[in-house]
Amino acid sequence: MTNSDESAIRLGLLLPFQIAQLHSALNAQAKVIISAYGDLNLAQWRIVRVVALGIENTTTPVRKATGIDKSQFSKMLGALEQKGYVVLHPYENDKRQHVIELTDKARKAHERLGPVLDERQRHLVATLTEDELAVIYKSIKVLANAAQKTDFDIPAPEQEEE
Amino acid sequence: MTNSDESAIRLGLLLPFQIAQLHSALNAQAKVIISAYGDLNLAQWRIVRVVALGIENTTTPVRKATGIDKSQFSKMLGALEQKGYVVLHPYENDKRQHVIELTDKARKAHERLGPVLDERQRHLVATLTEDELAVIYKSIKVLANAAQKTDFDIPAPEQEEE
DNA sequence: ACTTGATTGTTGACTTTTCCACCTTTTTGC
DNA sequence: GCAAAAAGGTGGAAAAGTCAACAATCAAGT
Repeated sequence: MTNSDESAIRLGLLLPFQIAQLHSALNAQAKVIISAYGDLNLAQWRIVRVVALGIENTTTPVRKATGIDKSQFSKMLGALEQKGYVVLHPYENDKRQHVIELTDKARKAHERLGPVLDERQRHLVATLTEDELAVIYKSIKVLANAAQKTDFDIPAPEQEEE
Repeated sequence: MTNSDESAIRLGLLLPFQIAQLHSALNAQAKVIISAYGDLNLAQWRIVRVVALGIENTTTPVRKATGIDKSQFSKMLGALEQKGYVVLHPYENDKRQHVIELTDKARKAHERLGPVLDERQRHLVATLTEDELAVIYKSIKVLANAAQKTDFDIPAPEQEEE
């Protein structure tokens, strides 16, 4: 961080890197908080939260809302069931899916943890203004979109197409 | 994304989540680009880059500049050495550390990949204004800092100290 | 109704990442 | 100087994530 000749370029270069760092820090923070409350990991907690908030309660929508890979989602859901956090019922409208029902255990966990995470969120955004937050949300969208492109002009040493 | 009653809260709640998603997208993008050029992964590339740019060349500073966990750093460095990208020399000032020297192979890889990643960066920030970028950088710093706090008021159910 | 193609979820192998306990070197306090 | 403490590095184990194949289900067109 000492020598900074081409600061503009360097800053540009560091954007994904800084986001990675930020993500890592946020992740670690969430992990500490969540694991202090029980035996759920991040992914499992997200599933519980989405259902507890009444956003979704069937597998595919929950999976998409949480952004978890379907393979891992299946495993996490299995773990949640085994630990007694959820009960899975058949879903009549689509028999491939399941309806996820939270148990008391899950609801209690959510009631305890929810407020703590809410406070964490408040703490996170506390020093940002609404305008800044708006910029951030917009930028995240834009960047996520720009991150889709993978075919930059590649001199292609020995690369073949798929 | 459909039902959005308490949008403000929900948005606040989703910040770490959205950052996680963005990070995931950026990561995937970088992975595709980098792996199209050779056998380096992200972490390894970052090490090479930091050294190639002349920012640092001893282990601990490089590790901190790249933000890689020390355990993984050790393994990545070992891999780099084995693949012939770096040569490790003893560091006289502190014999726990090493001096990292790049080989021609690493320098060539950096010369080829650098420009492509530069273009990627330009592509990423292309749709953002300078003001927005400034807000982003500032916010990342602020958020990363806020992410350090892990001791939120925890009612501590049946948690014991270790 | 039947068939084809697309979704969804599950599973198991595999890779990658993260965590942790240990060892060496360096630094600090006496 | 020497012992204790701190920091760096290493390697193994565990967790998380990825990938590909498969079975069940649904949607659509014939």
